[in-house]
Amino acid sequence: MEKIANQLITWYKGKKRDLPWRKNRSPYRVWISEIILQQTKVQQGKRYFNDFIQLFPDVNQLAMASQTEVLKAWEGLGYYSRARNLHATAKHISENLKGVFPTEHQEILQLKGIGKYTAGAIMSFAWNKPYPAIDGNTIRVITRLFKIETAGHLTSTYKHIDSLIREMYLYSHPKELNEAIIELGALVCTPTNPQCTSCPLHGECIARQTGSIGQIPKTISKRKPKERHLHFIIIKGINHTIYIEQRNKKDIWNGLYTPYLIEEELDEISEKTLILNLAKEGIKPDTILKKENKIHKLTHQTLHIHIWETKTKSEHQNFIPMKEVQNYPTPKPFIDLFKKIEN
DNA sequence: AATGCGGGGGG
DNA sequence: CCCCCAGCATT
Repeated sequence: MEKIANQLITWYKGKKRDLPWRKNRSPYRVWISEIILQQTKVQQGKRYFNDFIQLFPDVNQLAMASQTEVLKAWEGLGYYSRARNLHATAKHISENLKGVFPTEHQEILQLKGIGKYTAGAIMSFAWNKPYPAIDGNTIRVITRLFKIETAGHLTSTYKHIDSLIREMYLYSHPKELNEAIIELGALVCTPTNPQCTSCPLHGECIARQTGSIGQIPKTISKRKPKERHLHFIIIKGINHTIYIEQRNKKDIWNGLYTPYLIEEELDEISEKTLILNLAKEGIKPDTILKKENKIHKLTHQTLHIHIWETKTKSEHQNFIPMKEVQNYPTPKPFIDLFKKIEN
């Protein structure tokens, strides 16, 4: 264990990347970066981190922002509950904790949007406290190193990894060790084509010695995505306005804004159906034109998106000035469309 | 323990 | 096309 820890740390000091969130390890910066990086690659996360910190430099400024502003900063990044929870936690800290980020592991774990991984990351990265930060990288590195053949997502595997890492804290700083393991997983011990020849743990890795790198960690197969058919109607109202609605169900894109939506089981929808639906909102459309079809793939869903366009003289509270549409956070398929509408 | 939640990049 | 990523909340 001592040898492994030493080799990891030495490697890390020489090869670690110069990433923006590593410059100043304040709890706020660690927190924001870790939430952004959940299920997100570093390359993509960088842009969002810098913009986000610029927009909301500290927890109080984040707390004072509106949910729409926070979601706008998150637009295009996905998993929007991360942004909603981030905002809720900022408000909680600002209003109930005098703006001071909690220091106890148990307190941190109770904050919305923070689970075991992120709590461990904050404890170790910000304060060098001995709590493992077990993410996909850590699971991959440790299961290969010790040839752990149980599936990576199991609780028993998690506990096994946790205890092995805690042993290494006897010989290293938790902050550096946690960072080193994750960095190794990202740069060397990658899911496919790991660079074993340049790995600092080349001599210790049991999976490599037994030629089983490819089978570890064990993963589970996933189900095929559900097909959905979404018909969106861009409705332009009087005085350069446009209809938008906020998604508020337990479904994808919760909190974001889209054009008027009708969901059907079928790929095709009749103009009559469109008119009948609009009538329910008291909207009487002019001619409805078909604009564009596209497929948008999510992990668990394949979305068949149909975009229509129409005008109306009817009034409705959901009409906003076209010039303001750029202020509203919208799902990826509509980002470009919203940008064009202002012109 | 299983499921749902986005979007992107690489092989 | 398939993989899976610095995971979490809910059930």
